[in-house]
Amino acid sequence: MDMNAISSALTPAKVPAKISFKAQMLLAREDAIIKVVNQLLAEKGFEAMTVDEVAANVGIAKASLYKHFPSKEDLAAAAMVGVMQRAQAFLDTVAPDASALDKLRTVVRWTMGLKLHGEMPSLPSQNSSLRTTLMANTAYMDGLMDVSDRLGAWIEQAQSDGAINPKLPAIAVLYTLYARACDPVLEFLKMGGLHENAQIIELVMSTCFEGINAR
Amino acid sequence: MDMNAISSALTPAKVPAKISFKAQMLLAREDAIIKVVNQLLAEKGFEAMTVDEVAANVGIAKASLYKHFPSKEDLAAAAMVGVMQRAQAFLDTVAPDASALDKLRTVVRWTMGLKLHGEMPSLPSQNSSLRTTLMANTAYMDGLMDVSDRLGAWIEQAQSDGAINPKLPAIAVLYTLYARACDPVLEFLKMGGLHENAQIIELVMSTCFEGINAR
DNA sequence: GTCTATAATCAGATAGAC
DNA sequence: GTCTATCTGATTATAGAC
Repeated sequence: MDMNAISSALTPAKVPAKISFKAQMLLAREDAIIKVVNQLLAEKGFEAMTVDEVAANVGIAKASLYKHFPSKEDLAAAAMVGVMQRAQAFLDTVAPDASALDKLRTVVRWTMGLKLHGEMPSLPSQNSSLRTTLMANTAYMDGLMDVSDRLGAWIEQAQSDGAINPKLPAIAVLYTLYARACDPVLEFLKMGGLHENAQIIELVMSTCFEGINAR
Repeated sequence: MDMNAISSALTPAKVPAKISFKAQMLLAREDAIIKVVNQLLAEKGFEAMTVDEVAANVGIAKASLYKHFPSKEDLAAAAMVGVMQRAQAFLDTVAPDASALDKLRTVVRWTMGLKLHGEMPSLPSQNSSLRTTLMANTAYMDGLMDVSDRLGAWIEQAQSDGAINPKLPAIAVLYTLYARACDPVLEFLKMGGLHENAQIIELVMSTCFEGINAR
């Protein structure tokens, strides 16, 4: 089957058709892989997820998987890059006219929604092999830094607005917000079955921003 | 070496010396095992901890370990029983005249201190084999329920005192407090190296009770 | 690039002597 | 109960044909 002839007929001549078409197939396949990895990471975590499982869910052989990603760690890293890209895209959509505090609230709500919908990968916070791979992944690190910079700017703005406690170091606030994306309270409340997802999110939003003390 | 003769000479006759002595040795050995398990669980988590490691750190053969505990899960469960016992003992020492809110604050501070000192086992919140073992362990479950009941009573008291937000379900408050014992914010701030343990604890105490909003 | 089949390794658990 | 030596199974990773 001459894919080159087909794609040549459909593609402007100045774009190298063959390469573009194959690259598209490659990326589509890799997107499918990452989607499965993302879901399994959210469901079971890094260690419990097996490469056999990933291959089976994608519907390809394990050896083929290793042609795309050289290790299990790289699979997880690719999923995290995807999450960072989604986060960056979401930050772009946050209403620019809202207050800094509202922007932050919007983002935290979004991350908790992802978590409750099983789309937030949960990595062990202290796996050294995975950490090494992640820190060596420039796409991930660049994304993380970009997200952190933008959130950090909003945090400082909210502090000078008098909306966020200025006595808290901005970095502590940032970590506190990040931690909502993997907060076990979300799963526990969900397991309890007494609350809808939307209620759970508002409860944790309240404890996060207003605290548990009465006001 | 006739341990029986030695212990007979040192022990009142009406107490079955041989059994008592052997039982003491057994318990002492098991305490040593649990201590190592506790430390490794705090350091690396359940999945990263290996039974070989436990045996090596205790200084006994792995087969001997399995004479005391039938599985890796039971090792972790024993460590958690120990934590529950420590928690119960600590609850007994909390000043009974303090306000319910102050009691809760004291307990949360204590758990975060344990975590920062590497004495708080960190279990994956969703490992099914471990969960099953834990839920089947009556010593653990009884301890957990006792602790939860006592904290729950303080939470409700604090709410009727007007100290804790009465709109929050008590169970959500309980989970929120429990979650401080495994809060990744603690490790991240510690890794940053900018704050002392005591400062880190007060920061997280503040975000937990007062929230990140300005007051 | 995809597959089947297989290596290589590691970790939980056990056998059997003492 | 403790040890050495071993089993068993699961899992990451690769070889080699197509």
